[in-house]
Amino acid sequence: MVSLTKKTEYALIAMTHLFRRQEGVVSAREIARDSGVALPMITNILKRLAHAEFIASERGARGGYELSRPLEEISLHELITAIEGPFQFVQCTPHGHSSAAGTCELEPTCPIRMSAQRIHEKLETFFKNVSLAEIADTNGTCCATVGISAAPLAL
Amino acid sequence: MVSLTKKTEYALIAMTHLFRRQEGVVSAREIARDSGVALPMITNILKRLAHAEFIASERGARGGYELSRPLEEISLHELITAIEGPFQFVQCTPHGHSSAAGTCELEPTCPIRMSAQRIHEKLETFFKNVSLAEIADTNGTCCATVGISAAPLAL
DNA sequence: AGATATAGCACCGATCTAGTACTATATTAT
DNA sequence: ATAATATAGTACTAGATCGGTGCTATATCT
Repeated sequence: MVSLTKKTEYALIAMTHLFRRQEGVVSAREIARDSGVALPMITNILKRLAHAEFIASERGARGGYELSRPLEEISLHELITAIEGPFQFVQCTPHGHSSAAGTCELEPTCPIRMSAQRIHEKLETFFKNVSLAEIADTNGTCCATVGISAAPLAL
Repeated sequence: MVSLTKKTEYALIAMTHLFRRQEGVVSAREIARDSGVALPMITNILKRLAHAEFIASERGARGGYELSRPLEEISLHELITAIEGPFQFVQCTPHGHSSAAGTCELEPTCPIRMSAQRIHEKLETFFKNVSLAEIADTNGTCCATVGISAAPLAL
């Protein structure tokens, strides 16, 4: 299936929650209660987000999490990569390297390699241009000005 | 992971193969031999493509497959849907319905619903605007003129 | 009749996803 | 001190999905 995993969706929800109440730290318990996501689940996600240094943690009673970087600076691409691993829309293009040798066993006879590569890059660019701030902002126009570039690129 | 499945990649390879040799029908055996994809696998994919009526089949000796529609008229979105099922980038937006009630248990409190919806639509539009002809054409500039619309849409 | 080729299932192992649990550690409040 | 709270790290499980294969039936050509 072509979709974000639920973990990424939960991560976006958590980041959005932290974004909207920026006074002090927020506990996993509160995020779970307010968002409806199960506590063990959101806890797991928050640990990953902290590990990736998107958020900072304070341990102990009255502890919790807060954003450690402005959401404007974090792209959806970064978040997906942190939660789900390398962005790899076509499997013959590992780790987003544009012109790497690749590990696909069908190379170099693969008839769609070039096209697949191009689509991969377009999508990657798109996700890099969507910031979490756009997603978190209720009144914003998420990715309104972000597009998969319409400029022709020579194959 | 955010990726096409291998089955979709194989489907693209098969469609491309049929596109490039348009004289008569081509057997699964030949496609398997030329593409390097295992015969049982490509056979399975071809059956799905035939079932979706992207290709027409001729049974019996000297049988095979041929395109039943011009590739220009088939979008990547159609192919993905036929092979992988409904395009569903965010799971709270089932079956691509823009304003449906949805089945997500987090609604209506989900803080990222609107943004997720918008990203979903942008991607869906993108995939609908990429034709298989662009992908199959060796010298073409796949999705060169296709973009995720940059026009602001009011939330 | 035999060879070839698709149609339609049904199946299997490996991997991934979603979700949970447990122990250790750090901080606050009493 | 000690209890309560909260994160860190890790490991685990059930179920779904993915990649791939196999089998029987049917259709067509030689």
